[in-house]
Amino acid sequence: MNEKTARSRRKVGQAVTIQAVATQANVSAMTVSHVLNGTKRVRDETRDAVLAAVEDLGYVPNLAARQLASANAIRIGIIYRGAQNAFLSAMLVGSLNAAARLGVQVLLRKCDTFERADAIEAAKWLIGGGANALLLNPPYAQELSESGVAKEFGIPISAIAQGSPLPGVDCVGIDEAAAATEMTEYLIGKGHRSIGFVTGRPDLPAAEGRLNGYLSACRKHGIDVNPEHIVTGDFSFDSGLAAGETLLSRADRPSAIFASNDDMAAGVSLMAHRLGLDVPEDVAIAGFDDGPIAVKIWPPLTTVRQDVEALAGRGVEMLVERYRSKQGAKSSFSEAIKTPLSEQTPHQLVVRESA
Amino acid sequence: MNEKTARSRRKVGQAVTIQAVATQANVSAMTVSHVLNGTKRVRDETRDAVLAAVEDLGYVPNLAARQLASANAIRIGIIYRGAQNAFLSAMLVGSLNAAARLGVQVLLRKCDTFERADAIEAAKWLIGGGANALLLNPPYAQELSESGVAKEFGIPISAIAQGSPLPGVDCVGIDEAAAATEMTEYLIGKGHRSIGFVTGRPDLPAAEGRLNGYLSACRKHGIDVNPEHIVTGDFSFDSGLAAGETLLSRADRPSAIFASNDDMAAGVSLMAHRLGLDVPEDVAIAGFDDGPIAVKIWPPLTTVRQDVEALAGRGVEMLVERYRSKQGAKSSFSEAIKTPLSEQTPHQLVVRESA
DNA sequence: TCTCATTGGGTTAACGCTAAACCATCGCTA
DNA sequence: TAGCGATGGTTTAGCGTTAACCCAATGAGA
Repeated sequence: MNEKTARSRRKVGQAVTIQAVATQANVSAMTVSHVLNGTKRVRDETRDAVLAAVEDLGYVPNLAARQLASANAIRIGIIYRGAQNAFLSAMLVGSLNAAARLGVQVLLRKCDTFERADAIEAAKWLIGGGANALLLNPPYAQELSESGVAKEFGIPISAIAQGSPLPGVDCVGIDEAAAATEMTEYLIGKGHRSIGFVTGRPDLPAAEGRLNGYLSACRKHGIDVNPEHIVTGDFSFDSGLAAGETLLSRADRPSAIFASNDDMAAGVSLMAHRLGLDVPEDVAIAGFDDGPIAVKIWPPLTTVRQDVEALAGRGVEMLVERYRSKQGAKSSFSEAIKTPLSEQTPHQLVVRESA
Repeated sequence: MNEKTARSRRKVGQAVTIQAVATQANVSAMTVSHVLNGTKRVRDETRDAVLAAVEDLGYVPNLAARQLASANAIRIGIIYRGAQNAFLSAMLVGSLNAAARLGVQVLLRKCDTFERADAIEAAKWLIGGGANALLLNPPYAQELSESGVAKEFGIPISAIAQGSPLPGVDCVGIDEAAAATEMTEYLIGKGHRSIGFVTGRPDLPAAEGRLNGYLSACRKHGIDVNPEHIVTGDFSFDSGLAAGETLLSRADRPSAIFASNDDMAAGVSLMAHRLGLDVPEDVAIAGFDDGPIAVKIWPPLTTVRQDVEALAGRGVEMLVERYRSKQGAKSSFSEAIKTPLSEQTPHQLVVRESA
């Protein structure tokens, strides 16, 4: 009468097990395990069947069981700043999903500032708490790498949206320069010949990449860049406001302004309004990131979208790969990481009404 | 065949196991378990022997094993919408931290819309995937509760920032009405006697609470509310823009506008600029939520902050409490949840330049 | 033709713990 | 004296995964 009781005396866990996936995919549990962990070569056909079953059943590995069986659980530490932040939510969602799929744990640690010392402290706290891999976003990856402590830790580190390779750290991000070039060319295509640029924090490679992309696009199209049309910002709304004022109150006001992120673009846009200029009629504005603010100002921003969720997911995967590969090599991580990976994910131009 | 190889193919865990303790105390492993968990009466003599052995060997229970065996692994499902969202990041951070502390798992599931059917599907997917508790934010909690499926699931559900109790669901949130009253009184204190209000989605209790708070403050201070000064919004930036136009183009334009969230307040603020009005000189504006946008517009918004991170953490705790208390009661959850908890966390008035 | 290595799987036995059933023993009642 | 319910403990059977080994088919080389 009751299948469940007939099956065993123990309470039946509701969760989808690896066995269920195996049955559905018509393979053994071990094969599923191999597919999920990449621990062995599997025929593409079989792999697809397994992955389809995983997707279909919504399988999530049981962390406790995995930990118990494998004795070397991977715990990924993430340092985050502040709580209310769209980038962070995407990063968390992406890494959590990947972590669930790969059966690894995620530890979080808040860091209130961007200071190097605080970043180091946060990293140490995470490691002390059992983290044996780190997933970082700018500028933490850079701080840790430059200060040399990253090497000391001897654990794999992945950086997302970093913008440029970092010694001893695996990176995933978009091609910042290419994206910036694309946006600049879009503006040029719209007939703009005088394009102002607002940089990000100059010490961040991502900011540098965007600037370079802008410059190379101008060069390519034979546009002379007036150095005074390049204003230094720091990615904040306020710096965008200031940059907007600088650029828009000039006699030779540019007909378009490309800001290195959306927050600054929003600042420029607001300043344009204040100065009685119409966007995009009098001045076109472009941003970068496609954050939530892009559609919460008027006119909505033309910007570049990067898939942070995918980025974070890939970052987690890289960490896990790095970790598993160590087993065979038997060498310490610091050895392996001498040749860090650097991958790029696609970006997208999002055209809205501001340009 | 070969006993030795058969016996120890696996890596030998260094850790002290319950078995070692049992041997040393000359009892069975179960007895040790009983002593440690208080799951059964044990003679004092035996208990002392066990505890001595535990002490002696420095035994620490393996959490993974315990979780696996006790099958009461709590897996909390969270339904989220979109990826780039500040509320979400705070919710994730809060719940993840609590989950790590309490040793429970978290599962995520994306839901692209706010439709009831999609919410139900997402919930079912989570439960199918092993979730045995749900942490929800508006409007999902409401959709699930009203559609009656929440009861069907028979698992504990917590709602955060819901704004009002929901049958069969535990709630944590701020006192929406009190917060709105406070903000309204702040505006009244600033000398405003004609205060416009932009509501949120009327079907959400949180929106209702905020409206009620506004109304009661006006009543309390003997201010006649012109019904036409209350405009219905839906929490979106666009609806704020529209509401702003409606209110600000009136002959008897209010001297202050209180919008039910920051996005709408941003819309009102922008419309004020467009109509050539100065904020806060010509019209004061107040928002609600203290989201990132609050400081990414000019002037920055006076608003109400709720600690979403704490909210989510508390939500997870409630779930765990609910879960553990079931053990004793032996009753199903649907029984226990007939008297849902409803807690309130503090909020904060954040005064900036918009009012 | 017969090795022998490679590929793509499957089997089995843990990992450390506990739920549930089981089994003595010991009063105590009827 | 049989019966019976506590009391104090043990046995058994997993929980869901993976490590380590095994095996059948395939194909290349001798």
